[in-house]
Amino acid sequence: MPRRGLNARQAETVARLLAAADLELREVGPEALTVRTVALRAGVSAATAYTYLASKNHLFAELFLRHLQSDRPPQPAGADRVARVQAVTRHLAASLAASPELAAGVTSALLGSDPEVARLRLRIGAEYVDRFAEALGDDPDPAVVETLALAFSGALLQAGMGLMTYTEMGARLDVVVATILRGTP
Amino acid sequence: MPRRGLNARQAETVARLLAAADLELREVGPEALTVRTVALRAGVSAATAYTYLASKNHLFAELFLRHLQSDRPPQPAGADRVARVQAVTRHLAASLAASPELAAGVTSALLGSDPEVARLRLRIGAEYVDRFAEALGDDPDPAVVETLALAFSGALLQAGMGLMTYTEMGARLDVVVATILRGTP
DNA sequence: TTCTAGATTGGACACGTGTCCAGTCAGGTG
DNA sequence: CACCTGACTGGACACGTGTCCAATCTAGAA
Repeated sequence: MPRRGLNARQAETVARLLAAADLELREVGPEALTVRTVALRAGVSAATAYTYLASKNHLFAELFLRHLQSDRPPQPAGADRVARVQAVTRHLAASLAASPELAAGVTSALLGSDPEVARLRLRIGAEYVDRFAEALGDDPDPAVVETLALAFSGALLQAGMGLMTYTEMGARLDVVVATILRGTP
Repeated sequence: MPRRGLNARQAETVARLLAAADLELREVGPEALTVRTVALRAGVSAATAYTYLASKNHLFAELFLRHLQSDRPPQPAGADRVARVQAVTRHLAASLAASPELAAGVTSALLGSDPEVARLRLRIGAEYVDRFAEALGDDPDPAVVETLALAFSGALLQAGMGLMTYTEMGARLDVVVATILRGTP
């Protein structure tokens, strides 16, 4: 659990683990990735990996949150509210499309029941909501924010199921965003 | 795989397996349920269970589809389009709330990659879309149907993650449905 | 009644997860 | 420099998944 209170050595170990997981994920995909191969790749024992990662699910969630945070878009400034929200969803979709294995892995990982996963789940959800709220401007209608967040989660789920690709997601969400915002102040 | 081509004896075996799974699921929840305990409960060997069920995920998906199909509501007849769609989501939410273990189980199960799961996933998705389209009336706007479907999947996902209860889902979706339909013809 | 196709069985297998613990090692402290 | 704390190790464990196969039942056909 890469939380507060890691000394330099520990932080380094975690960093190596996450970096190794990133590569491994890209190479073999989320199903074939095992905690032990990641540990091996990081030059660390499996026992050590498990002292920092509560579970494979936790690993994916951690990786995903970092990916998300390292990829904050410049906040869209256009005048059109619809276009601003679409810029957010397009950016997210593009980001997912660039790492489909991570996206696929995290989708089921976030359903896990570890406390660590639960914690990260909230942080990730909050990140989405923030971006939508910001794009909507001052004092956004909570119903609209929630609807956008639900539709976006739904898109994530459907892409995770293979019902659409992460690449298609961008265009599909444009339509959905327009539909949701149509007729709202 | 309870597909075409099961004779009476096989059909009976499958029925016993699904019935046993239903009970087991209610009693111990989706995580603690194992294919072997289900088989035991059904009075059948594990090997037999696996000749009809490709995976635990497949079991959940099968169970869920049957639950869904056995619980079709009378099609809502009110004049108000919004109310008709809300009747659909309310019914679905109530149905999920009545079997939270099944709902929780199927949420991650449907992310599985078995061919059997993929098949059932499509059927389940189609069921939702049908219900929404029917409630919207003649010649519904595809963008609206898709938006509703995505928002609903999102709600499923969030409930599956524990961000809301299946009981809350009904009320939350009322707002979402109203938001989506606001301003559409 | 005997025969036989096909359903079922038990029990092994390889593999992954997550846990545990006694033992080792490294680097900063005295 | 010797020491000691705390990170790290290796290797075991219990458990679940999903696969396989030779041996056994069992019900309907001949």
